[in-house]
Amino acid sequence: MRREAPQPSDAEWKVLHALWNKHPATARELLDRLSREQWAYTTLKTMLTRMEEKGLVRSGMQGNTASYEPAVEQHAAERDAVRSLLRRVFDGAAGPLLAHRAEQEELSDSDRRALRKRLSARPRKERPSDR
Amino acid sequence: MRREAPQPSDAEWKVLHALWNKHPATARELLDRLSREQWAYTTLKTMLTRMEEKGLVRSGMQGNTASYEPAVEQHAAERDAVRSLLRRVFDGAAGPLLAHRAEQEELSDSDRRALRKRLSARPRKERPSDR
DNA sequence: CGCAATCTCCTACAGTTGTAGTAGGCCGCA
DNA sequence: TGCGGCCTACTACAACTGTAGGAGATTGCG
Repeated sequence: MRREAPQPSDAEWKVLHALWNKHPATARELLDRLSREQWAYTTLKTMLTRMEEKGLVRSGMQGNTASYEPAVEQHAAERDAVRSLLRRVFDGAAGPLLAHRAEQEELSDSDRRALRKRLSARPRKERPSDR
Repeated sequence: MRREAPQPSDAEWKVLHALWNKHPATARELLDRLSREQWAYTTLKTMLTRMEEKGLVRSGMQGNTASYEPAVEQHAAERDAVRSLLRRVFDGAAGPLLAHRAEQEELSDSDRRALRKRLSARPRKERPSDR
């Protein structure tokens, strides 16, 4: 399975979200979608360049303008991020993390329902291709 | 309520874990506990100094040797870390994170049981002091 | 007492991240 | 055909991180 791209930084996550949302997209378009960030155009371009070097996005020239698209799948990136948190903060134990969430107020009723359902479905433990 | 200390870096989490485990502790003791990291003594000292500046640990001189103890509560630090992940990766939605975990193999049966229990107990809790 | 082992404090340095400016190329319109 | 705009490429720079070496103070041991 593909070597995972390095963890995106904070700002990179924002760009990725904007890209996953709709792609391909030009830097200008992304800048709009990310207008709340108040980034200079060149700031975004710099990030896109670095992200491409890291393998987080891909780009192609359309005339004299580059258009970008994500090079990592959202679900996979999220999974990696959660794993990495788990490792660094909880030393890999999933239980505590869930407890943290479950004990907070952030869960909606539907979240609860969905989760409950998932928990009952005995998970076929398989992810041999991982790591 | 207290201004939260900044997010610990990767290496800082390791130090914190070692400290939470047992404290106060000297740099030398910590170095032992963290022997798997293969850090030079001064490396650890540098980190401890920076961590103290950031308010992650506190220190006091014991003769000519500093002894350290955590300045942040473990549970709170974990909570902040999870929140921060939630914000950056899932834009604050708790559901997806839980789903990620629940769909993976990392949960033990007891984790599942515990979680299920928590879910049923509608938590009407309060955390008014939180931001 | 004198030395080796320890400590602390300060300095260094490369890589990453956030942020952005400048220079020079291209393109459509007056 | 020249100009205003927009685009790309390159450069800059400070803060934070990971890592560690050197100088000088201390101290227990022989």
